[in-house]
Amino acid sequence: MKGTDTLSIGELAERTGLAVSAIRFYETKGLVAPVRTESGQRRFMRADIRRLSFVLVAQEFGFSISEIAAQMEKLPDNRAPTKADWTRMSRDFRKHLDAKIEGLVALRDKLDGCIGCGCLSMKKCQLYNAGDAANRHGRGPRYLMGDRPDASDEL
Amino acid sequence: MKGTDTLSIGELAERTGLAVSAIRFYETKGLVAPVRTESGQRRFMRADIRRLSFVLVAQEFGFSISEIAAQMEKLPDNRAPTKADWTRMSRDFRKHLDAKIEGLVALRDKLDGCIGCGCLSMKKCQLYNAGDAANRHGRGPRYLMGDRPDASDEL
DNA sequence: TCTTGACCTCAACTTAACTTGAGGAATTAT
DNA sequence: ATAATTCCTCAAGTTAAGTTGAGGTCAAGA
Repeated sequence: MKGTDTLSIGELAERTGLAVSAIRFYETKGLVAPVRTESGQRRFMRADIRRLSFVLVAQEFGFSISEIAAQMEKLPDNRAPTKADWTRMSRDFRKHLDAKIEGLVALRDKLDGCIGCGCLSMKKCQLYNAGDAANRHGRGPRYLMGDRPDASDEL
Repeated sequence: MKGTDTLSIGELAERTGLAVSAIRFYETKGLVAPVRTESGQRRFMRADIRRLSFVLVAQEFGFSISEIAAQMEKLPDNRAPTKADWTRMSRDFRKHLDAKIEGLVALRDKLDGCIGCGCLSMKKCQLYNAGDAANRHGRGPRYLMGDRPDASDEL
């Protein structure tokens, strides 16, 4: 459908750089919710380009799809998000980014001060204590210290 | 073997907070290389606590196991790493950390300036252009734009 | 009109990073 | 000495995030 205000999945793929299969997959995860034509083809809003761009950026930051989905629930479902919608949502998201970045910077600095320190008493080594269960989330050994799959805490 | 200078896998697990199974798995990936007793049990050096702590921290930064393995190859294999070994290696690693952090900060700032901008012309939206194939590595759609599995570039 | 390219669904495969379990041997504790 | 732990290997299961392919429908250009 060239020249319409809606996009076919192929057009959306081209605009975002995503594979068509990835977009379908994202739909199953609730990241986009296209309408269907009579014949069952997906029609996307132009705003979905932005939604998917956001997904890509958030992934770059290491957020999982379910975390991103949780974040995006703050955008309206039925109408195209307005500038105000995006602003409110991104203000909230920015907190998570800041926290993530701060965590990484702190970790880098600990690494800096500690990794070359040669201390063999691991008791008080900052690096040794940096990888606490509290910090660790999203990567590393999955079922660590009672951190079981059902511990559902989105973001 | 309590009171020896080597550690059993269980002791190492306790010291690092890792599951025993995870340590065995890491061995298959070359992250640790324990020796064996006559009867076949693994014996770890105390320095392996540090190696594994490093692994945990690096994972926290979003590095994959093979990337970490590549990085750790700069440590000596047979003797326990000295302070100098760790320093040299971590100096090198720090470059990657800095790059990663800078990338995230830049992305956050773009997000900041862009996500609420309301521009519908995606052509020149910074956010839209931020998720380029160049930036994207490690997460997101895997086989994107010729970024095929055989493109072996460690770290 | 007809055919070629875009779409559709659904099931199965892939990779990373581990975990779980079965079946058995070696240590440690009582 | 015997029971309870810990350890071993190897195969198979798990989750996330997609990809691939088969079999079939729909639409847009020559």
